[in-house]
Amino acid sequence: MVAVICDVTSMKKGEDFSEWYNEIVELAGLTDKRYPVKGMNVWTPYGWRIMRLIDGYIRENLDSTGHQEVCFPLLIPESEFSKEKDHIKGFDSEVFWVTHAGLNPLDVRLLLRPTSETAMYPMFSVWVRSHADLPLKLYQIVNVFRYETKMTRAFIRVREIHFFESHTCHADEAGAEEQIRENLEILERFSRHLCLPYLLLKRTDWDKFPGAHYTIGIDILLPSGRSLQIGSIHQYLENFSRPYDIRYEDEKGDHKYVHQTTFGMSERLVGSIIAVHGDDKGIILPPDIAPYQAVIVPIPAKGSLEVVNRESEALMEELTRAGIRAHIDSSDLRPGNKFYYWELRGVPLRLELGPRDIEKGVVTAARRDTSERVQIPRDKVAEEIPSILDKISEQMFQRAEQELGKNIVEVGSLNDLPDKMVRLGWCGSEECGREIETATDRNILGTSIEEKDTIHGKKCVVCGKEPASMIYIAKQL
RNA sequence: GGGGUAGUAGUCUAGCUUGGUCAUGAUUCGUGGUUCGGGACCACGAGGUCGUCGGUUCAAAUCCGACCUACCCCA
Repeated sequence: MVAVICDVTSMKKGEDFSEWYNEIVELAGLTDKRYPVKGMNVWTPYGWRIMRLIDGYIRENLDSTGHQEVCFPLLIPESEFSKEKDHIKGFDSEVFWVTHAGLNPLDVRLLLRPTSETAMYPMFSVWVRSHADLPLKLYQIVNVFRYETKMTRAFIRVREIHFFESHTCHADEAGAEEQIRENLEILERFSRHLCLPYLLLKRTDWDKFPGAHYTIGIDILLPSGRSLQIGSIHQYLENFSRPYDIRYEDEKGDHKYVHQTTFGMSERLVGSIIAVHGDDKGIILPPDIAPYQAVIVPIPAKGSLEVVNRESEALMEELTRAGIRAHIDSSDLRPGNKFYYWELRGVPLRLELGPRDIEKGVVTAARRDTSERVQIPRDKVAEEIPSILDKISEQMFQRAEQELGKNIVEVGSLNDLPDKMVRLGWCGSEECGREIETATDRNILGTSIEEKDTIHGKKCVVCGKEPASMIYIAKQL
């Protein structure tokens, strides 16, 4: 693929986030939106590489906690899909149907999975026989299909969604609850690699996943002040195991329904990283998921062409040996042009190597996140660069965390709400909840499960009663 | 769900009002050369089903209709 030269000065993240985002996903080489089906974009090599690195951390975290990867078929028969009433009600307006095979209509229509409960659970019913089969902890990384009617947006609202979903079965509710705690630990570790701080908010009953007993939403905040759900964790209890007949025989010989959980996150993670970390120059990639962690830009000059090339190759080799994903940009462009190009694509560290560096025995390193430039002694490169990458990762996370904190405010009434996420008291009744949503034109995201928000001395913003909890509301993207 | 605007080379764009002549320019791409510490320059060359399908007409990028796609506004 050829280099994209572009006028980066036109992109102002602060002025028009939406426009900036649309432009940058393509300019940075993450996706091609020209595919002629609405909401279905092409993952271009650079973007797909990022997604695969993210998937790698998912696999690492799930494998190491006793999950096993599977891959279920894409098509689900209508008869299986319709077994859980709430679930089908929640999804049937947005599924794609396969109604024909060749020229003939199908007797039983097939649907493209919008999520895989109804594909997996008929098999779980066969696989789970005894308490020795539990817990059953499976996951898959696949694409799911949802017919979005609203305006689509790369990575954030698409009709073909790349995501992972873990599905677990347990002997009882306590086992399922334990799984949810483990999921939260996995999420915590995982988010560090992505430098992506998040909120855990337990959804209201009327906003939970179709078929779930409860849902924990994993939300982030976009620069526009809107919230974005990047994943969710669900407690199903026996809501699916009953209709799908997933039972086991316990030690006493009794037959019991399993308790189930799911945990899923999608390609919205890519969108979130772009949105949270990007700037007017382009995207900024967390080192752990950057296809290239360092890019070497040789600065040739008349007479020193060969030395510079030789030194660049040597540096490249050394970095690779040190376990760093490095790349030499030996294209025919001038150095300044390469700087802009790699900044657009978010490479965490740029290493400049020219006659002056070679003479002094150094490499000039420029950080993408802070624009800071330092000289690293040539013989210390292999030990210093990994620690600089670690520092970048750490600081990217911290900056994002501070930004998130600054954009959550507590209020005592519904008047003059700022364009931020808002925390307020709520008595817990659906009536007051709906009133809050209507009056503010925002969604209730739920109650925080992380911190113990103090409710002492607070009131429900609608009815004035003692609040049952503090809730978070925002305009949802 | 309701309404609106747009679609011309890989990208951006002129032309459309008032149908007809070589579809404009920049960028990009290719070749050769001079260059290279923040977007180089010169020379030559390449690139188009004017979104798709249909209609009106002697004649359609231009007028009409439907569809597709993108974007905007409202619920």
